[in-house]
Amino acid sequence: MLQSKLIYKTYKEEPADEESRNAKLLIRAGFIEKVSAGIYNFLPLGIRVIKKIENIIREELNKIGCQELLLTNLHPKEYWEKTGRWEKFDVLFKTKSQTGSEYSLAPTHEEIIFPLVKKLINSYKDLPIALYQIHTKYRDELRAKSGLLRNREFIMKDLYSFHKNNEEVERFKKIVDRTYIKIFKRCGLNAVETFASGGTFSPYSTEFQVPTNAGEDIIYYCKNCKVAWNKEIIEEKKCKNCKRELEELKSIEVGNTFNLGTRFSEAFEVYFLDKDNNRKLVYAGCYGIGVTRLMGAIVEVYNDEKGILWPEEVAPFKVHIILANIKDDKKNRKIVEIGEKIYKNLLNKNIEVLIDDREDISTGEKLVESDLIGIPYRIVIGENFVKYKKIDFKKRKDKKYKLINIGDLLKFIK
RNA sequence: CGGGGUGUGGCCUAAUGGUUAAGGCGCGUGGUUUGGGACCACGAGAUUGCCGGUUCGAAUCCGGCCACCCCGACCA
Repeated sequence: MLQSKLIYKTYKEEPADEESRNAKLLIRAGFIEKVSAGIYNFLPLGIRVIKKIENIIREELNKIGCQELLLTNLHPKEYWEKTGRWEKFDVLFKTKSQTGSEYSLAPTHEEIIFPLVKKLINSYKDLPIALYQIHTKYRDELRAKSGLLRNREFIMKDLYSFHKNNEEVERFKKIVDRTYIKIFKRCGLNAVETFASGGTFSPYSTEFQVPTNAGEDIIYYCKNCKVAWNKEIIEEKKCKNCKRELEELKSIEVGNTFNLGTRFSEAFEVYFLDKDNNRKLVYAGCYGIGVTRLMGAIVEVYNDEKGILWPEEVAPFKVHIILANIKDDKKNRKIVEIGEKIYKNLLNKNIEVLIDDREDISTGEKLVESDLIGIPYRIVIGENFVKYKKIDFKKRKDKKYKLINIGDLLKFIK
């Protein structure tokens, strides 16, 4: 991508109406724009990160046999009345059609997927199945806050699995738990598997918590066992496995996994026939990852005074090439030439690269903006190329650049 | 929903109740620049959140509403 063509805008000043680090940086760097409290637009840079996260999730879920679909976000009232949640679900956005039909904007999709799965399942031979989507969710939060961490509209991956019995749900849930750890790892985060309450619809759940001071949850973490307990269920501050003292940490919940049992199958009468021709209720689990929240959490963990430091797999681009603008026209042409050569070379190797080809911008401004945007690898082509035929290579997290030969570049970004 | 705070060009800010609301960033034009958000000149851009009140006169005082931020409550 040529930076001269990229549609974005960065800001020197922090927005006055944002306190959280993730919101300040994502707005300043041109990834998102605020529309209202808890409601954001995602700009070209921002959607690239979202897509990266989504595709990591897709890859890992597909590996364990999950299949993607897309469910409606307009939920007729009757579906939610069947589970009693039309009244009970306190953050439900409700809306009316011109003819008076009532709907909710989807805050979660059990009410839609259980009736769907009912049509797909007849026999034990049809089980188990696991379906997921990556879609927008709406929750009428009384207090949206902290940039992307608690929104009224957000993107979520929600996975639902359907099984013959409870043991099968538990077994699958463990597989999802392991997969979640992998997904978060690929996003650069060490999420902690955390035991938590299941809310209204499950006796317990597993949360995936990212320790950071920006978090609104409090967990008690065992360094030895690498697991934690949510504050809401903790009894004594000792690890249940190894009895060691637990560490209190603030954290962000980026995912959760629930065993739903038969609760929704009962509400929507989702049955299957077993080998002995007995009609039985389907057992189910549900598993969520807050995609946009995850993006916010990544920024909370990876930033410095200059800007964002995107982990490699979720960065909007992998390499940022900066063409230094120098006085001499002849030298400048050389720089542009070699820059374009490297650019095309990297593209041919399927490496995503942003090249700052703007001619009317000072090198200083390019560098500052580059740090703010936070692409993991940066190459500057300037005086050092003219003098020594070398390019400057620097990781975003490094303090100093090193001079390298152009031919060696690929060794450094692998 | 309770408490606290804040609303001024796109962004960040300034302005004892007193001319035509000031500056910086950004933007446009021209020029000088170009290794860490450079400089000069000219220019475009505002019903000071909304409604009402007090006053000769309101960005400024008063009332109501709205929005945003923070703390709390809530959070499948």
